[in-house]
Amino acid sequence: MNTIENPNAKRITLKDIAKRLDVSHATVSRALNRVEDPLISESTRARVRQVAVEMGYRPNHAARSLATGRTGLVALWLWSEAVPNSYHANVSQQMHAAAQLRQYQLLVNLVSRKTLDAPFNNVFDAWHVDGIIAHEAGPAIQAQFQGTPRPPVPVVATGVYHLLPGVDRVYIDVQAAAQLAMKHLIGLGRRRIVYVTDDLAHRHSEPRYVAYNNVLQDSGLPSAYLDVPKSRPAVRACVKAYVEKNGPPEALFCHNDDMAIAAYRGLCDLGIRVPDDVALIGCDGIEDTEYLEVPLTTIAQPLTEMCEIACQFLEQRIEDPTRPIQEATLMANLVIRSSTGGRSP
Amino acid sequence: MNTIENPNAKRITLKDIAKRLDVSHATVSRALNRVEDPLISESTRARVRQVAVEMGYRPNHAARSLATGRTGLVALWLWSEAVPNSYHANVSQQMHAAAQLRQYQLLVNLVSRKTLDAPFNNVFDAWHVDGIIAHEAGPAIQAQFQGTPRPPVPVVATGVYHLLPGVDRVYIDVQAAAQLAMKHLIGLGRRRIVYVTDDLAHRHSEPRYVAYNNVLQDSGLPSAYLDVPKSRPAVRACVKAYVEKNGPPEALFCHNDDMAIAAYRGLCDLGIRVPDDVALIGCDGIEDTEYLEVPLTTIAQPLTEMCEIACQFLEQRIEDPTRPIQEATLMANLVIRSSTGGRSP
DNA sequence: AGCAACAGTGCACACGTGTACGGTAACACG
DNA sequence: CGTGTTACCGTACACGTGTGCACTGTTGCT
Repeated sequence: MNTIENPNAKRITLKDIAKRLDVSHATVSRALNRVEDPLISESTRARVRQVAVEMGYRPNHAARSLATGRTGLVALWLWSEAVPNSYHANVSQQMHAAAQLRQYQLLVNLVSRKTLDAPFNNVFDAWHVDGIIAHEAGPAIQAQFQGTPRPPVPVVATGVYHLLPGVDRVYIDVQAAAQLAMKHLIGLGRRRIVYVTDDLAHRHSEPRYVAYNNVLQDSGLPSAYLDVPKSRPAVRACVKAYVEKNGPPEALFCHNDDMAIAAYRGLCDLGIRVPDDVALIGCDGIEDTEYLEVPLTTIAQPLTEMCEIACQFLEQRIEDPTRPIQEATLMANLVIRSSTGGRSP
Repeated sequence: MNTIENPNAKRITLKDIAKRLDVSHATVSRALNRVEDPLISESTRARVRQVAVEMGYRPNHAARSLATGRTGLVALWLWSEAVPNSYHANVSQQMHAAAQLRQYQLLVNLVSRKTLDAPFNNVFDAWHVDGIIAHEAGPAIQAQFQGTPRPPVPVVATGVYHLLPGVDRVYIDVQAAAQLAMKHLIGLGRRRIVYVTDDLAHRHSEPRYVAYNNVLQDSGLPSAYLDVPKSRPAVRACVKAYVEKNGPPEALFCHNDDMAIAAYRGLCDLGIRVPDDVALIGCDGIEDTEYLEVPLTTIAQPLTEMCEIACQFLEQRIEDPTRPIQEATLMANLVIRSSTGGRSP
């Protein structure tokens, strides 16, 4: 069990170790950091190491940053509007773990759609992060480094959006799974399928949306959209209003699980049964979907791998900013559960 | 719209501004930082400010930390086991916001129950945080600074546990609300009420647990406990097993909402109706409870206030480490919903 | 013995910022 | 004109670490 050190007892520095061993602080620094370089004899290296442990030496990150020009900090860009969604809590947690493995400390940087610039000042500039992982940032982050051909600080884009040139990206291919999902619905005899999303105007090139449209078009079926606000109560209300006005569709294809859960409530409020009357499908693969009254069919995303690879890409680019751009594609999985079960007669 | 600065174009420092204005960097530093001190004439202060903006100056945190001895970093202690629970995602988000308001950057430090020391090394020591906010840490964090009368680095304890001497704390009083909840259940005619929790052995002094016991004892009713693992599937299975063995109780009092949701599924699996057969109550007040098929009665915690006050306490202690210990108590609210509705005949 | 080669180490500076202290004008007053 | 006062500002050092270069001592070779 280690204890928090007492700051009244002045923190141990390289100099303290040096004085104790009657060597220079340079020697101590080399002994501790340059693990492989044969600049230091093995015997003194061992002595330094031992004393460092004895005295409880902890390197001072601020000083090290100043000397090396690296902070060891990585910022995670997230839309603050998306935080209540537990999908993003997962991303944050997994990313923390992956970063920690590589000795990076993650700074979560919540970006509001309304005040795009303020948080940017706070974290990216003020803390001089070594790199940025931008999750689902879309074109918004690109606008931040307009003018320069490449982003000045290493950026890795993650998630479904990947329209960013000049940036490493870890892409989750939802389109294939979404296509399967649509065929699955149609195979069950559903024809009036409504696409439910917020931000409808910005979805044109979004893979889920594209898959939805393509499959319907190929099958000669009509498309219909329901644009909803971000909060669950609002989604619930919107779905109710829609159904009351237009009658129940045969299926709802929801942009994410959070919406699907809210939509489910809206349907229940009207006494509509899932999947008997309306089939329901979400996207993300959050845990709650499994614990819904009617377990939810969803498109599960491989978040752990995404975070792992994103950190790897970032580390490599920090090491060598001139290396060629990398892109990884991870496939999402269609998970079929009861919410798209067969229709009862 | 501000852009990420280009690091190839060397970052602007105080010296650059000084050279441009033909003054010393000390003057620039004073002009920018000491807002009130009359050491600098208003005219030069204005000139410095303007040029700083023009050149896009951003202070270097590493250098500042080195000079001032403060990092501006605050660590948030969280049990990593608790992260999947969306209650903790809320805590994390709210705390971020509250910290940002006070110019602190939050480092989330996930502590595993199994490897208590490893993360401690990583964040608290390595990053020289100015303070720590320990949420639901319990005695675990106390063990970290054993020997010293006070923790060497400012610590604020938050949440329900508050048995930490020598530490500022923001206490959420769940006991009163839990007592109300129990009386509510008994008032509805429920007698066999089972307490569901993980970590049963460690709950003796826990307010929810105490309230449960006290009220039952006062009413001359029997108590019964169900000790469950942490994951939702496990809770679901445990509840099923319990009911199959002992028959359904009249109510389940769950240690948190996450368990309540899982317990609800377990009951459904057996065809048991809530609230008709079994009443169900949780604790935390997470959003999902409202969106359960049967909206869940719960004990809602005032998280936003808690985070706000915690950051305030921390800031004050950082300013003056010798000030007297502060404690704030926030009341939790019993939110009655359908899951404890009346019993149908 | 003389010299080269080399391993191991210390010296000195740099990173960017904050601040105690000393210095320099300008100005007022005797 | 000399002295004291005030208002500003610059000089110099400190924070803790990393690293190029110079330096020392030892070894090996002729």
